[in-house]
Amino acid sequence: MGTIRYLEIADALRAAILAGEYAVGAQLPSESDLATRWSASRGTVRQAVATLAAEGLIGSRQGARRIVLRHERRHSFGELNSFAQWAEGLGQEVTSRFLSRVRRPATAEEAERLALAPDTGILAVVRLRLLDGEPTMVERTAYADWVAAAVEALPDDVRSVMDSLANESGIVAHYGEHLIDALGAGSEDARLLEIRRGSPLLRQRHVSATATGRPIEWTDDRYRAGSVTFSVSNSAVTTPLERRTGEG
Amino acid sequence: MGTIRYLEIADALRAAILAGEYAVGAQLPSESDLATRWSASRGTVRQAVATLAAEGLIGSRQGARRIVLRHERRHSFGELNSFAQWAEGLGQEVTSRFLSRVRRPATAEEAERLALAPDTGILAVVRLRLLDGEPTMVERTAYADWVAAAVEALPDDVRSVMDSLANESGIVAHYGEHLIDALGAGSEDARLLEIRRGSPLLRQRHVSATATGRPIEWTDDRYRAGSVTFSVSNSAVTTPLERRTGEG
DNA sequence: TAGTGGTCTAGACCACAAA
DNA sequence: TTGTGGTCTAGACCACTAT
Repeated sequence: MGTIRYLEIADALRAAILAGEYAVGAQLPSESDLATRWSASRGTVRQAVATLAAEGLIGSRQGARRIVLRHERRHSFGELNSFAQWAEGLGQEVTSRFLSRVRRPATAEEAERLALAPDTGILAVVRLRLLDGEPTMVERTAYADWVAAAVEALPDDVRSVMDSLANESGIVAHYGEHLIDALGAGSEDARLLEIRRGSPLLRQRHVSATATGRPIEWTDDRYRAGSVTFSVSNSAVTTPLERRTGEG
Repeated sequence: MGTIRYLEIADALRAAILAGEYAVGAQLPSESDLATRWSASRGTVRQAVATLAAEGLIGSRQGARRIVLRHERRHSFGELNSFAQWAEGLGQEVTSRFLSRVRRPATAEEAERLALAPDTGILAVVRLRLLDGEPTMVERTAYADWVAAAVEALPDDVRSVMDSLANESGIVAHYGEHLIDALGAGSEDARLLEIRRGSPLLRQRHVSATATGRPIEWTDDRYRAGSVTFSVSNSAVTTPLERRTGEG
C-alpha cells in the first residue's frame, strides 16, 4: 500500500523513543547501521531521522551520533487547527454552545487576513467551547466569502466545522499561521467564560489556508488562563516560533 | 569558503521572495529549472526549497509547482532565545534592571526541567527588562549548577547572559523548548511592571540546552499584555506548535 | 585515525495536477 | 498527456567528533 519507506523507519524510531527505549540524551544508531538494518539507502534513513528532528524529538551535530531530546509526542496539524479534534485526543468531553452566525462586511483586518477586497461579505460565527462542561474558550471566526455558503449549510451544532468542510465540500486546510498573546477579558468574554472583566485570557488568532494558499478562515480564540498552554520546540536549525512587538 | 550550495540557492530564493518578486500565491520555478539555472543536482535544489518550506515561506504539493505563502522573514534562534538580541533587531533600546542573584537548592520543577538531582544548587536570577524605558518583562531564570559559576563571573549589567556565556565560556544553546500561556500578575510582577495585581500577562517559559542536550537554563518570562505576540506558522507536514491542557 | 553526519551527484520510478 | 513534486538508490567526498 502507501507504504512509504522513510515513514516506516521514522515511525519505528519514534515508537522506540516514545516507549522510552532511549533515554533523553542517549544516542541513536548510526545512519549506516539503520540503513543496513532496514535494507534502505542512506538517503532514505536520513529522510526518516529528518522527520523526527523536525518534530523536535532528536537532534544532531556533524561528527557525532544523533541524540534523543524528548520523549513526548507532538500533536498533529489537525489537532492544532481543530479544537474538537484536540479535545478528543485528550479524552475530554467537548461541547459547543452556538451563539451567533451572521453575514456582514469584513472589517479591514479580516479582509487583509483573508486576502479579500475590503467590505467583502464574510460569515461571522461566535461559539463558546466547553471542556467537560467547563466554559473554556470563546471562538470568533470569520469565514471567507467563498466558503460561507458551505459553512451555513452545516448544522448549528456541528462538532467540528473544519472537519465537516473537509468531508462535505472537500475544502481542506493545509497551512496555518498562529498569533499568540494575552489580554484582559472584555465584558462579553467575561460573561461567557464566567470570569471577571479584565481577567487574563490567552488569545490564539489563526488563519487557515488551502493547499493553494487561499485563506479559508480567520479566528480569534480566547482561553481562560490556566486552561491551555502552547508549546514549541526549536533548534539552531529549525526555528518555527517568532516573537513580535505589540499585538501582532 | 563555507560556500554551501543549497544555502546559496535558498538565500537567493528567500531574498527574491522577501523582495516581493513573487506575489503570495505565486509559483516558484520548477526543481529542474532551478537545477539547470544553478547547475546543481535536483537533490541539492530540493534541500534548498525544503529550507524555505521549514521557514514557512513556501508550500508544496505533489504534482503542482511550489507556491509562496508569506513575504515576511522569520526570526533566528538567537533572537528567540535572547531578549536583548531580539530587541536590538527591532531597533528598540533595551535596558535591564538587575534585581537579585542567589544560589539556592532547585525546586522540584527546576530540577526536573534542568535534568538535575533534587535539591541541586542552582543560580536564581531575577531581572526586569525595559523596552525604550518601558517596563516590559520580568525574567526569572534558574541556571544549572554547572554553568552557575560562569554566570556569576559576568557583570551584573551584562547585556545578554547567553551571548556572554557563548563568548566567554563556549557554552552555546542549540535547542530550546517553549511553553506559552497567560496568567494574572502577582504582587511582585505588578510592582515591577507598574500594573495592577491580576492584570493579564503573557508568560513564556523556556529551557535552553547545549548541542549534547544538556539543559543550561530554565526561565519564566512574563510580558505585559500587548507588548509582544508570538507567531508560529505550520502546515500539514510540519507542525512545530502544540496546545496542552492546564499550565503545561 | 576511524566513525559519523553533512553535502552533492546522476540517475530511476511513481503519484499527482493541470491542461 | 505532460510536467511536477515525492520517493529511493548507490555511490562520492568533506567536516567534524571521538579515541
